[in-house]
Amino acid sequence: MDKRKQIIDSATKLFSEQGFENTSISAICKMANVSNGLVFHHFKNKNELLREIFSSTTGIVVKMIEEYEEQSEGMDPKVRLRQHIERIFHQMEEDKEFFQLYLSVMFYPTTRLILIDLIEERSDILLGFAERLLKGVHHEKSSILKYMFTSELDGIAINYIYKTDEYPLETVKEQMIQRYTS
Amino acid sequence: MDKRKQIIDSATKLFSEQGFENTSISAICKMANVSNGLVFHHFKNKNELLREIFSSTTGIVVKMIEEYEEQSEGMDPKVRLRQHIERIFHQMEEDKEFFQLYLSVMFYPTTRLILIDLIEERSDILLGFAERLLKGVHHEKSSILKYMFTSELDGIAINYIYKTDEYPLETVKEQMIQRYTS
Amino acid sequence: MDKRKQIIDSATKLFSEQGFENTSISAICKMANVSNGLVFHHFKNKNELLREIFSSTTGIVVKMIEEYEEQSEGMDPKVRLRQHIERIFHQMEEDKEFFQLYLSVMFYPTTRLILIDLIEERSDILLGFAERLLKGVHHEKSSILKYMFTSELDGIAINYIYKTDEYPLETVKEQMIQRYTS
Amino acid sequence: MDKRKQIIDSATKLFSEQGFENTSISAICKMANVSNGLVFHHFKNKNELLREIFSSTTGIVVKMIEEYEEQSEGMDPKVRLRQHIERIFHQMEEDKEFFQLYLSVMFYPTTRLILIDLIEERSDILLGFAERLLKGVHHEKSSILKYMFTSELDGIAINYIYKTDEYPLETVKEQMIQRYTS
DNA sequence: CATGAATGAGCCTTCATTCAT
DNA sequence: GATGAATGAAGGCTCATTCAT
Repeated sequence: MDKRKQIIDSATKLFSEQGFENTSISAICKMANVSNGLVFHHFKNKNELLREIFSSTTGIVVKMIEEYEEQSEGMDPKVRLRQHIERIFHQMEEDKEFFQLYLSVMFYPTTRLILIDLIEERSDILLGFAERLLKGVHHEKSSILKYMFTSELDGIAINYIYKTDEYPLETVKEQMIQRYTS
Repeated sequence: MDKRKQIIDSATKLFSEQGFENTSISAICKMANVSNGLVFHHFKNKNELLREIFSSTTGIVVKMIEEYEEQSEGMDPKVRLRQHIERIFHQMEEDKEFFQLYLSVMFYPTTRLILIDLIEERSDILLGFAERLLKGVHHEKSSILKYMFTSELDGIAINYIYKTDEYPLETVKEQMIQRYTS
Repeated sequence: MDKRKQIIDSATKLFSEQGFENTSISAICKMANVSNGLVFHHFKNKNELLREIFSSTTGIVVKMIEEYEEQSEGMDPKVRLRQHIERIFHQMEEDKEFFQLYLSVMFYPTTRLILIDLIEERSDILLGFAERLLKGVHHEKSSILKYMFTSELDGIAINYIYKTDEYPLETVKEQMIQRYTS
Repeated sequence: MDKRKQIIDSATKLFSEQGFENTSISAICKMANVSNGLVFHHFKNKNELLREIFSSTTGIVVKMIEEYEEQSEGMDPKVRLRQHIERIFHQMEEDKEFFQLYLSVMFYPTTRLILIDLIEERSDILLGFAERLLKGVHHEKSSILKYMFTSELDGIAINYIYKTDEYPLETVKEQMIQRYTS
């Protein structure tokens, strides 16, 4: 019924599967059962559609972080860190589509340019969150470790998302937990 | 004078700067001072041009690895590992263009598909090399650590390439060395 | 408050500034602070909107002529002619928007076609008026002079409208008065 | 054979008949028996195609003027002026298409903008020529009369081009000759 | 009267690719 | 080897118009 949402859903799916540049407006509309013109009624242009999608996922991420930080207040820092890592890995498996979009769009020159402000905003949020998490366990070192931590997660996500299937996600997760909580 | 090489050079530069999908044959030819038709005289099509570029860089990587393994034979494993890490980080700074192409092409759905066999080939080579390097220090654990090691490098490269300014590459390098050699 | 009038005013302004073909219904509605659909509630289509605008300005012109002829009855023919020329030149300066619309719409193939009956109607009226004015001074010659007189005014208007800065409107006016009243 | 020329010819015809804005690239190509893409191989874009057409007609005009001035050197100024007027009126009848394009494009807001520099260039040339012609007969007054003279011609052309057919071109011509040569 | 979601045709332009020279 | 004219499909986007509310 809500055609705007249908457009967003189809676009999200196709962008993540085929990449932004390789997804035509027509393809999105065909999948969403919607006329071509409607996209431009709801979104200024294709770039803006991408930005809206990206930005709304940032919203979700932020909300998740806030909820988690509230609910885990006062918890043992190590346990918190472990829990967080486990959540992320869990999400990688659940929301593959989301991660795929995120990665393909972040590391492709033109889409990165389109989203640059949103990407930086999100990066800052994630780095900040990582630092707060790590501070409880690693104290001053957290200001440098946050970079390693997030880079590592990006690297793992990318390799996992695209790896045919032999990628040992579970074992890698254990290693990461051990590495950061001991 | 070698027009074939000029085409490859221009294509490499443009692919890495703007991405494969956003680089037209015309743009490449203009930069290479070459007629449009010539590209199709030397390469079957645009995809094949990309494959050739990607595969030739793999050749370079393989050669580097072979030379290094030969020359570092009998060396203390920890020193070797440290040296290797340092070389990679050094390269990240030197050959940004190369890394950028590599990343944008690896993690974008359509280009990944075009290159899938070459990507897997190269991944295997790099994983194998990482395993050999790590084995001297971490023994049996190397078969799992190789995944973390390469993922980590991917993640760091990606974050460094796209965030030059603030990314603390030097400190991250030290952390990595410490992490894997102690 | 009268949205119909707002539409007409915005359309008039935009048509004259950017031309009919380059003015979208949306642009008109945005300027008029009115929804897109409303235009089609008040006017059958875009063409009809143009026709209504054009034809209403003809109405104004006719009324002006009638008033003028009534009020100047019995006046010295030469004085009348001079007065009339002065009025037209005055209007050119005052109602630039009106003239611009009139010219751009008259002499552009498609819009001319849309308005052809209205244009001919107005032309006849203006030619008739010119003839009556000229008859008092030039007698039989007026039936040919009316063509020159109106063509001349069109030519001057066109050159003045589009070249404001340097066009010596005042001097040209004097020349015209002299030419036709002596 | 020469497809570039075919494009120009078709475009000229269609632009003048239907107006620039109402002529699609496809229509031009269909008439020229040429693929759509070819237009953009030869011209940067639709605007540039128009500019090229307009500018080449200016070239023709300039050449005609130069030839005429050379060949009529030393001639009696009045005869020269008469001859010139006759030539212009002759052309109006011969090259209706050319005049129609010229007028529709000059006095339509957007096309005028596209061509503004070329239009001004041509205007200056024509004004200059008119002044030189008039100087022989009207001396100092020529600097103001040139404006009237060109405006008048514009006005006549416009009315003649679009007039259903009852426009008394021949008589108007005689009037003009008389007006400026006596 | 008034809104704005929705349509679908059409437009300008880009681009990989082919081919005669 | 090398050129560049030529093709035709496809893409993003605009826009007049309709219609349910």
